[in-house]
Amino acid sequence: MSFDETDRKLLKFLQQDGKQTTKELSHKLNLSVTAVYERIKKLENSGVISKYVALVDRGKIERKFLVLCHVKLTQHKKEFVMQFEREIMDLHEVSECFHVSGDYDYILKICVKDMEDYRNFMLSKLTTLQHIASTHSSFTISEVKNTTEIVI
Amino acid sequence: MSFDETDRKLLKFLQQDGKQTTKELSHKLNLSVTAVYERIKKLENSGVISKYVALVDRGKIERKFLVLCHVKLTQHKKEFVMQFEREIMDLHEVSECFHVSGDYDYILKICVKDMEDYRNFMLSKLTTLQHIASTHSSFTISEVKNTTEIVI
DNA sequence: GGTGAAAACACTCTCAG
DNA sequence: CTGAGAGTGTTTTCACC
Repeated sequence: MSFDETDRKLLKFLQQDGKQTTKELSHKLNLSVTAVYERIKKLENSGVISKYVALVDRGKIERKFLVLCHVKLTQHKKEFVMQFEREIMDLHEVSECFHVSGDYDYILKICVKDMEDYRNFMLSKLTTLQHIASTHSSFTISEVKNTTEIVI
Repeated sequence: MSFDETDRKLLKFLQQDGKQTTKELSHKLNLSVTAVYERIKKLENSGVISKYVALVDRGKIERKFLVLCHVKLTQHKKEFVMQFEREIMDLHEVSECFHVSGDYDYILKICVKDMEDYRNFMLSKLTTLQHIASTHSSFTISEVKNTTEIVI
């Protein structure tokens, strides 16, 4: 799919506020409501806009502590890899998990309440998984930037 | 703020689909439209729901290549730290940047089109920043899990 | 806490041009 | 792409449990 300048602006606005009405957007884009409506539908139907979500402030729900954890597996047999990934899917503390190249096999983003909570998560969940050789945790001191928006 | 089971379910539903109508939600929660409406307003006004956004599929907009980059600074004087963080804010390829403890000072999530694009980003943007001692890039082979939802 | 109803308003979606 | 219309959902208030 290709985008013109209007599509790019539209995606920018919707990534910043997914609940704007087509009417509001039509003013910002100097277009008719119908034209905006059809552009949005095109972006939704083509899958460029995958979904609309509410974002929750982690600070207000006792989940302010963010940790990036690097994991190395003991072996890289398909069976082990598949099992590890299946188990990670079920850990709700893990919001992201990427299989990466380099010194570690996986990098996980984990959000919990505090250090004590993280200790419990490590001891009773993460390190009980099979085939983990080592982990290395990086504790977040501050969030310099944290956005879901992709500039097109 | 405290949540009961209904609030937790409501947050779960809205984190999965932020555009559901209060009517739909009232069915799922076995509540009246008014009751759901008031609970949502409470969550929005208290800041638990920080915003609603459209999520874009990176694969459909030529930004499929995801890199986690570890950065070490030469010095940790307040002035240097502040300048680095200010500069990172302006790099649109960087969607996340966390100041972390451990071997590195920062971990960045960078999304670009491909390896060539990443090379350009490194050479002409990231490594031109002041006070960077070293960088270490982890290329994403696969996204095992990548969600904005926080299980409450 | 919750319900149901009413009224005013705004938006979504389709269609003819 | 535009403008208009029908249908639907939102938002608020109200009396009430």
